[in-house]
Amino acid sequence: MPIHNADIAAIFEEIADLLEIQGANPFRVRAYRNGARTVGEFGRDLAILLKKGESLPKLPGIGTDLGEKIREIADTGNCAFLEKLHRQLPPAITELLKIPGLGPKRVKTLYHELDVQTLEQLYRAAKDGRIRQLPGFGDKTERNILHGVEAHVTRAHRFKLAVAAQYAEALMAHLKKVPGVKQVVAAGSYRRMRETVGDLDILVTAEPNSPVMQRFAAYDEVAEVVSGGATRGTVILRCGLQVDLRVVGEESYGAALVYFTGSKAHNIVIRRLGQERGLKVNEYGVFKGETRVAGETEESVFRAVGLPFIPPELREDRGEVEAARAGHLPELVELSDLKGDLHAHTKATDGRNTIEEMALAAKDMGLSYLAVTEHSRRLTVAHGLDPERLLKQMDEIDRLNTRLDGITVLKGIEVDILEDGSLDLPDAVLERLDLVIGAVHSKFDLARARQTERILRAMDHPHFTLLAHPSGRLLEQREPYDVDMLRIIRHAGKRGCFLELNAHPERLDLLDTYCQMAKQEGVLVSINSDAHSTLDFANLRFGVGQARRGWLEKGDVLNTRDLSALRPLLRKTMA
DNA sequence: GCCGTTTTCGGCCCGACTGTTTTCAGTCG
Repeated sequence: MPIHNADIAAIFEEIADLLEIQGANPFRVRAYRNGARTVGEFGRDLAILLKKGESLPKLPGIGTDLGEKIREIADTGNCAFLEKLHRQLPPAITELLKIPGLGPKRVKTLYHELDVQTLEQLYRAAKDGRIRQLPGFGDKTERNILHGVEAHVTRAHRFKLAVAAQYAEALMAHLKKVPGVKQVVAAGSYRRMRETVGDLDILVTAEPNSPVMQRFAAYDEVAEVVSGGATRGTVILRCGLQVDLRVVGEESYGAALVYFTGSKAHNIVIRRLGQERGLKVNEYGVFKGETRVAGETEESVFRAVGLPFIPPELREDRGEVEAARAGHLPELVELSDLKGDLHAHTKATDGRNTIEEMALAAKDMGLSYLAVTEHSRRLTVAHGLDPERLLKQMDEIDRLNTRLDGITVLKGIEVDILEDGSLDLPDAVLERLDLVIGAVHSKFDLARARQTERILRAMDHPHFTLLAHPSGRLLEQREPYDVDMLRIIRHAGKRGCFLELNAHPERLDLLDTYCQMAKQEGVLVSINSDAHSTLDFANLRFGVGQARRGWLEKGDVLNTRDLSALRPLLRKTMA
């Protein structure tokens, strides 16, 4: 069985959990967590790279010890140290840490005093009233545990960005109406535009006596108030989304926004930079002794620690601080840079609107070209086009273009890449199109080598221009198929092809780390809506967010070009 | 366990809220 970076990361996380329960040195625990994050985010599979005989790349936070463990896991699929820990503590015990309010200390107590090893045993112990008798535990803690276990079983874990956005925007509108409230902003992973968010962090600046906390708790979508202090409150909405609200004074707005935007790893780096300069950085400001030296704006906070403003999407501790220090921060692509959209469907297949309706909606978004790219015949569930229907649609587009003003419709197709890498429509038809998007819609479970070859072969086709949703993942639904993305990206470069960043909220595919890889390899990425209705063009902003997380600049994105500059790029020059 | 243009040893980010406590540990973000 192939070992992926996620598997290595999971082992490191589990080691960290178990060490923490054992009461190990907290910095040692952190070292494992940092290692898990670094490995999990690394763009190339370490196990494969090692198998090929390459040496382990120098990764931050991975020293000799963790490096050895990576080699061991890549080699054997196991980690002797983790197995040793499993002999000392029951394996399922780390599940208990997922219950809110239970941390390593309490889990350790529950295990030693009540022999609680599993969620079921925890639930039973709480039901039986045994937990409240333990020192440091009480009635309320026991009730919270009971509740926590029940909620853990039923609650959805993370929310797709676009879904969270709907709840966030409604809640923020509610908070803006509260007397005394000045600014309301969603921070956290939402502001960093992560593909999914675990909870919402809302930051508010308000006058001292503003009833914002009370009104927050009284919001009509609130199902449960978890906690509520003077400056910090937590609720769960009916949809299951947790929302944390923080209230600070205006003088602290920037510092609080930096702090609550995170990521945690980024914040740690910022604080350490502050420390080196004799400054204390917290959510209220940047302080030299008792004196506040910055904090009103984010710019002032970054400046105080010697950095230019770092866009939220980059704040992941993936080299952004080093780049900022060196003056090499990218100028990230913006929604307004997009000149067109190269992937959309209409009523002819599984879309809901006509070509003209789609074109006009795209024009309303400020775009000047739109490619209509229906599914091909193999995708019968979507009523995919055969050559005859496609030719008819091309005529229709020609006629429409003579009438349209300010927007040009391009003739395209989202053609299925068949199992052997051939395309689902004959060359004679494909060559008449402006662009050919290739997509994998079947046989997701091919072995890595075959799946990769399949896509490389498709790219060799003389008319293939753009690879749709390159990993094939559907958030919270379907894992990506197993491919060697670096080879695909390099092959795209050689063959004059491009990669799509599909902005559909369930896809957001190309992933951010692969965007960075494409940029490094000089392969352009096209941010496309994959719109199936006129409303879907709004999703482009999520695609742009993902692209920004992937460090892409305007020049790295194919469809920031005018149509005149785009057309020659679509005519691929074959080696 | 990692890391080092002051260091190979001695550091490693910081504050709010809860519950169980009479002054604070544990958890969380």
